[in-house]
Amino acid sequence: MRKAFFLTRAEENYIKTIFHLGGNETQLISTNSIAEEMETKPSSVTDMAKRLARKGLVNYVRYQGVTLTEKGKKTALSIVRKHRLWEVFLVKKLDFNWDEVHEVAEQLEHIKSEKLIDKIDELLDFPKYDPHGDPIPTKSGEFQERDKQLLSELPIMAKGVCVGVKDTSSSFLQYLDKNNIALGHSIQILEREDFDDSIEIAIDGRRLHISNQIASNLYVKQHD
Amino acid sequence: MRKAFFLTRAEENYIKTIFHLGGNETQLISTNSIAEEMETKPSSVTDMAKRLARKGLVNYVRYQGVTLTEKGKKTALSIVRKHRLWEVFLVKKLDFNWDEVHEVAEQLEHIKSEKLIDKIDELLDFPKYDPHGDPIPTKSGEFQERDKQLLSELPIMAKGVCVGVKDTSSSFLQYLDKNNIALGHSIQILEREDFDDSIEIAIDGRRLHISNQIASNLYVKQHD
DNA sequence: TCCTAAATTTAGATGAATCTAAAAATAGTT
DNA sequence: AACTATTTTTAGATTCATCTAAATTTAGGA
Ligand SMILES: [Mn+2]
Ligand SMILES: [Mn+2]
Ligand SMILES: [Mn+2]
Ligand SMILES: [Mn+2]
Repeated sequence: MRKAFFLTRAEENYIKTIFHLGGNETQLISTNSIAEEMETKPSSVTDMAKRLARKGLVNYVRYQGVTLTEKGKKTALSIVRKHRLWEVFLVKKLDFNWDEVHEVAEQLEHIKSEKLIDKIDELLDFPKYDPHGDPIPTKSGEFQERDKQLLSELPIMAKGVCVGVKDTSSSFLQYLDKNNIALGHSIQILEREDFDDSIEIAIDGRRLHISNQIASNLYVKQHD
Repeated sequence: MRKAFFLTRAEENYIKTIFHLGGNETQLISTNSIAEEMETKPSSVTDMAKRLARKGLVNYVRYQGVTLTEKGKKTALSIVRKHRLWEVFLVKKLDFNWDEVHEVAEQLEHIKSEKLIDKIDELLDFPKYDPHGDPIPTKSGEFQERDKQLLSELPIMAKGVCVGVKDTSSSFLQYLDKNNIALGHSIQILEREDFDDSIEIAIDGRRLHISNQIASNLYVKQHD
């Protein structure tokens, strides 16, 4: 019998990063891009790429980059699932604000207990999205990106419901809080300023003027 | 300004073990006893003892052993607090049985977020004891052992309420479940067999015969 | 095709956490 | 006081995860 399969915390973090960079597709993810994303050095990434390849989690082509294997994808989805479920737990059950959950979820996602995460899922009534609007993979690994677009790309007078954020930094989320913009709110674009692409929107019966930088970090789903 | 104080998982586990072995008292705890408790080698303990001493968490006397410093005690209490609160959480909120919480709590106790554990405490309504009857230190570090004694040491005909377990192994806890013995139940000793120190008890209106091995792993608080 | 800049890997070092084997210290016993 | 068994420490090795500096490969012009 072969030794029980387990991953270190570092290995899990690499797998997750490769997944977020698109390593679940066909394209190879470069060591440099992984290093940048993880704030580490390319030489460290090379090292880890070899280790992950040896464990059968990535396909590694020297000087080219890596992609996730099927096993790697499954692993990535499981970690993403845990991360997002914990974020929901923190917000719904412990009254954390959506701008303070990420750091803690980064730790909690590495807790090894299938029963634990399934019970958390149940306690939360099997949520489909995390506090930032990102989809939560199911236990069996199904995962579907929501159909959405950036508010900045919505045509004039079109309406959409706010479904997610691209930037999840504290400062951005706090800006949204301060201006009473939250997921689920309906937004209509009233005018667009040619000079700086800032827009005037109607939200909650209020009118609000927001910069392009804000609008290009808010996801909406268009409706009529 | 000095570098932010943080402990690795291994360091936290050593501190906790030294605490459980009585290192909060005056007596020195030997490297051997720590190694045995942690299922590691004495030479590894020596190494760690030096590191912990350098960080000001233990007093280390070569060839003699270690005790916890004030800082070490505070750290130990904080870890024990987290461990026991998580155990309560798993039992009360996620329907874990009391025999399956320890392993998971061993992981959860290392999550670094003061807010998280305070919110869990609040969610549980500030419990005083964990599922095995062990006291939970307060946020400020107050900690008091409950006044209790082993069932095996209770005199004949005396009554006591079951308040804790000494052995927390799955097999022991499952034995108690099977025989419907749980914390809070009242127990009276009816007779004691001289030959093997087994005892006949009354619990819940039932009569039950239990071995000395069982009786010397159950804590009761005597009452009249 | 050749050259060069950028990306990537290799080589060698470090610290944490562990181990084994050997040396040293301690404690109990004649 | 000397011997010996036990405990403890030291020395040296290993694995993981990281780094820096140097070497190598790739890719995009000229
Ligand atoms: Mn997050
Ligand atoms: Mn999120
Ligand atoms: Mn426990
Ligand atoms: Mn316990």
